[in-house]
Amino acid sequence: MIDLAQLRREPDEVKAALARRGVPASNMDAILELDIEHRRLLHDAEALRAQVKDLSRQVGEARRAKADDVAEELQRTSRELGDREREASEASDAVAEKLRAELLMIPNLPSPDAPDGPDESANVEVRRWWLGMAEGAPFPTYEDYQRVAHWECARELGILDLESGAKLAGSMFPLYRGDGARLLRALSFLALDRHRDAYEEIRPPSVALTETMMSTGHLPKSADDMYEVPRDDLWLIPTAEVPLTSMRRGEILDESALPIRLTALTACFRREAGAAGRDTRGLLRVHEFDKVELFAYCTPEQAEAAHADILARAEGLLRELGLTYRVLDLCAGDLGTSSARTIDLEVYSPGVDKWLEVSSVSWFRDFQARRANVRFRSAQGTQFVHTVNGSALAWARIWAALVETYRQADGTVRLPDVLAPYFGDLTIRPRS
RNA sequence: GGAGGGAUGACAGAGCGGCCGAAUGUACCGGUCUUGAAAACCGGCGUGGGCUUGCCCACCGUGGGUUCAAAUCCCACUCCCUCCGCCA
Repeated sequence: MIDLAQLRREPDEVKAALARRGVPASNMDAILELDIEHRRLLHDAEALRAQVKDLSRQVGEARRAKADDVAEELQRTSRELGDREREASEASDAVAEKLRAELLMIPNLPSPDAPDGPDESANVEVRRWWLGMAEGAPFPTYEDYQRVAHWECARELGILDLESGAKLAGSMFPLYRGDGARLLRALSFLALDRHRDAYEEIRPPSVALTETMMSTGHLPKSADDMYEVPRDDLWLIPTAEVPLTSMRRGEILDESALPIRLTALTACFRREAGAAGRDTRGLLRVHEFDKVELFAYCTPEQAEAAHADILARAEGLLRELGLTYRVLDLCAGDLGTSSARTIDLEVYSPGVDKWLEVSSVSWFRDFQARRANVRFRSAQGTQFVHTVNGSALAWARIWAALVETYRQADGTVRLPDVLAPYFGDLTIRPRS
């Protein structure tokens, strides 16, 4: 949620920032009007309330002084005022609710550092990396046997069974078999071990309450993109960001405890509403995938370094896996609702000849913390924390890129050495 | 799923219709004393909102209700503890 006080204080700056992501200034004006209306009504209600309280005090005094007739009279007056107060409060509450609803629909202010642009076409490619680049090797060329889509070569090897997944849960719910399932597990273990030095491992619930989804900004805006369990007021988490951000909901943290850095391996569920038909084959876009998430609560001063650390760790894993990737700085128009700045990592997958998004490293400033009400105490008083997070990494697409990149001429897959401690024999052969 | 007990400030814990935004202790911050520290003593010490910046309003798990007046009474719900049932 954006800061209403900031909108009041510097409306033009806020409008200008939000215009960069296509939010019309009229939305802000509507909010400012509601705010003025709300404060007027609130003031009326509070003045009446103060009178009722004062009269009630006098009733108590009169009763103790045995002046019952005086008390009766005071009660009558107070009862009338009470009725008016109730009306005034209801009017004020109604406006407050409208105001909050409007405010919840407003996305975060983009960071001044985020590039300009209306949509993904304007994202800025910051750099590319490939194996051997530091030693002067050119951008890799790929052999014909690497130009086979993962859904084909994986089926040959018997490590991916999309038909069975579809039978169980519908299309876009993949089922991994044998070494395919083991590879997924190896990747998660590798990542969690790499982050152990600084990030506490969390295994959160895979579902979250509506209230929890609100605090991360996924509701009300992204309701159609999530799976819902209405009977129990639960939603399947689209990312571990949801439980991690809400873990300290409503708390005031000690400044000395920051940054609090957390990592979690969870399944992630996405309905991908409206995405049908677009790059949906194989593992390109699925309803459920495993992901290791990195997350930090920090002070505003720590945020930049925390963001950089998560990005470095995500990139570090890609390099260890020897996968070609590029780094994109998302333009203002392509930022997620809650984000002020996002760096995406995309892996090049030769079999499908596409760049696949495998990580999104975001800085939310205090946008999520304001909704989730996570603060810290400092010398300057109590203030909202900043949150940052990023995937390191999302495995379905990494899995696809690995299988395609490391496919050998004979159809087997020779995995990178870094996986040896987790996978053993690094060659995936057809099951006999 | 059934029965009982509970939820109050950073923590512990009192209050159980009006003088309660809330005793007391601990922790924390400032001061006195001290070479320094500890102890002792003194003072301070929740969060948010409104405006006429001195006051007002809200918050005692959550939501409703009763009342002139609710932390306190009533109802529903959530969570925690104990016991019973069921169950990886």
